[in-house]
Amino acid sequence: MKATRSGKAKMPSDLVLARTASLFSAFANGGRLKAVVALMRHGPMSVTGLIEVCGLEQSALSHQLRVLRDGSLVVAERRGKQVVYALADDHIASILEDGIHHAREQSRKGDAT
Amino acid sequence: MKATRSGKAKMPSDLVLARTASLFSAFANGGRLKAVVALMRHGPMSVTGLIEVCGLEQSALSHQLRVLRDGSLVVAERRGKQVVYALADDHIASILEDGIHHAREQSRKGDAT
DNA sequence: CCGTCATATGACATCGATCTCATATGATAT
DNA sequence: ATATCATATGAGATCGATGTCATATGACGG
Repeated sequence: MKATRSGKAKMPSDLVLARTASLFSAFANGGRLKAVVALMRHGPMSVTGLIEVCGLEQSALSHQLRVLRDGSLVVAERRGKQVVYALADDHIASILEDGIHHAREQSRKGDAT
Repeated sequence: MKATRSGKAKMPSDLVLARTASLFSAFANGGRLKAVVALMRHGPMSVTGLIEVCGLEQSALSHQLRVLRDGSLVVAERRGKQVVYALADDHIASILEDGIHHAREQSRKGDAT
């Protein structure tokens, strides 16, 4: 993965651009990110599990999970009393990892905020 | 680039997670995305050029460019009266293209919103 | 049926993002 | 020095995002 010369890329339609923006919006929050990363690490998890990992309140997390569902980043499945969440697809994980990687590089480059 | 098994990934620190969230935040807007895509297509451009391409008002675009600069997504260089913007690095373009690609796939899968 | 666990939802407050308008700054030419 | 072009900035309005509290729903055990 290196084919990233800046000079060339096809101009996406406004619709695609809007969808892209909302995809990234879904990633634009620490709590949501933490949840998605948790799903990447542990695989499918119940809400209760996510609450512990993310350190968010039940209601807050539930709202965030809704955002993730609406953005099709995750899928939910009932398992008795619980609801188990999982990543919607691997591309999601790929994009997030790429973002995390970039953030790490920035840190190493001394981009101290 | 395919190594996207969901099961394994290292848990990033909260700092990295926060940085990642703010990276994605910078991408979480149609106007900003349009500007970045323009820079990918045409290479470095002046603000005036970006105004035309993005269809934003001067002031609004300037504010957005500030967000992009603050997030280190783009860099600015004075060129006489003008200021020329360019992508900060190729990784930025890579991440964005990946996001656009995902958005396109979603559309094809009939994820009509 | 009732109580309880697990999760979702709605209303509301608050905080942040984005836009607009007016104005400031910086560079160049006259 | 002044005018003008190109861009940035600040203040304020408005809209959306996030969190909290209270309550609803859904599943299961007794």
